[in-house]
Amino acid sequence: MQIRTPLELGLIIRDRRRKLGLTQAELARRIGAGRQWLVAFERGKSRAEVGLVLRALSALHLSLTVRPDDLPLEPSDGPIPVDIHAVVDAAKKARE
Amino acid sequence: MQIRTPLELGLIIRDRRRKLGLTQAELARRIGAGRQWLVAFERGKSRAEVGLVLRALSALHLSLTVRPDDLPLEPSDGPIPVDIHAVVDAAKKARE
DNA sequence: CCATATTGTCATCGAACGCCGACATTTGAA
DNA sequence: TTCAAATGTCGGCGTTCGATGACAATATGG
Repeated sequence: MQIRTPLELGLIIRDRRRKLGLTQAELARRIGAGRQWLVAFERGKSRAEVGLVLRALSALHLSLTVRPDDLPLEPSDGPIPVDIHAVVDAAKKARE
Repeated sequence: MQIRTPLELGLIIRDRRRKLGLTQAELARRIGAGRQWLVAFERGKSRAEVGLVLRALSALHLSLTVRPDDLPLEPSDGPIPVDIHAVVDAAKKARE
């Protein structure tokens, strides 16, 4: 599942928690958070601290993966061509 | 890349930012955060707010994926067998 | 239906956030 | 080496966090 917003993260955790038959109170206890934190987080709290979020994912046996969304994922029969000068120029322009 | 801790997340973002030729100041500006926030986050700040983290990933064209770490990922030739009673009992026991 | 578990909301409070400006240190290119 | 850019650090400030306890509102199942 692709994650783009805190709400998506909260909903996924909620679903998983239920599938595992855990209550908010029980999951919160396991990750060392208050129950109200879970309530707010499952509802999309954007300012929740990332450390607790990772603990929640771990407690639910959910793994988190990060990868460049450019690259196709599997093929990669060799190095990906990158125009380094273009990148550098863009960076210089960006900083005005 | 598998993410388990806030530090791993910070290091990945740092690497990606550099590969794209962006400075901390420039990336921070793009995601609407202070430069000091990025400094702390790239160094593993566990209490960084998840909303800013997601914005950073997005700005760097990094996609985030969540999936159960049980399931092998590809095979799944049919439903995964789950002992529902065991799960329920575990939940009841857990709450003492 | 009724009783209970679960979830959602409110107020309080100390701690930490993230922002900013300024300065120190490190890095990188000429 | 020299010098400017990038990165790291500090203090102060207003805001918000997350924990807690208490209570209301929903599920859930007997």
